Amino acid sequence: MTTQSLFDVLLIAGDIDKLVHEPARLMLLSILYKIDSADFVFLQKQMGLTRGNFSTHMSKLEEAHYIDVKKEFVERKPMTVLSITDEGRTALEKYRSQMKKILAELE
Amino acid sequence: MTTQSLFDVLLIAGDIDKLVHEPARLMLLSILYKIDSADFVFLQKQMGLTRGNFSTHMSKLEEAHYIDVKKEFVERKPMTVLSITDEGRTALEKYRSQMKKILAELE
DNA sequence: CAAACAGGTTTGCATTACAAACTTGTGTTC
DNA sequence: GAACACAAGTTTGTAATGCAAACCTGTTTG
Repeated sequence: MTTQSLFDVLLIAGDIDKLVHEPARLMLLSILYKIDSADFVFLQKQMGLTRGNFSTHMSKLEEAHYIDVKKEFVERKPMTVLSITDEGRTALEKYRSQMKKILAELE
Repeated sequence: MTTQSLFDVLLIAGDIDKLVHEPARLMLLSILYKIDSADFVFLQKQMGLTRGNFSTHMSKLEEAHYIDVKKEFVERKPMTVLSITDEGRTALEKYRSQMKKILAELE
């Protein structure tokens, strides 16, 4: 392997989607990738984030259309349900493929 | 695979070393991991960063002792040489192993 | 000697991640 | 039925970050 090809691969890093890259959002998006949808309180507690922090990450992913957010009432309590969109899936798959290339360079 | 083990793995994301995780620094550290050492101007140009930006990333890695920075004069010009430390290698290896686990969860 | 240049560093600014405080609606207690 | 606690989120305030423009220091060139 030449030094030049090393650079070529690592330059991918500059193209990384930072919305996906942030650890809390990567975690959230990955969970939804696997289980499709879940509610706010469940996710927030499992992930060990404060409600405020979780809420802002959720909003960012929603604005990017990576997830859908639906608010319902269940037993008269509000419940916010998050689910991943096709766009979200695509973004995560792209991210995964980019990161794999970068990490492979370190073998 | 259970939903619980999914969470167990993804909680790793909360433990990610953000000093390594930032794309520009991940790129820089990865390059040094492979080629051991190189100079400021060469790296900055290859990576396509401004000098200012490169300089601050370099300083952060230096403060963390992930790289060593040596300033010499070559042909009467200042030259700054960066090299990875053992601590830097270890941090990158740990990061790589953590990210691989997270990405593997998405298979 | 002035002006351009090379190699970095510092400063200023816009963005971000985070938690504390706030809001809104539901049950509970007296 | 008024006051109070509670659950589910959102908004706000703040400290930290990433970035490039401006700055500094020494060297070469006209």
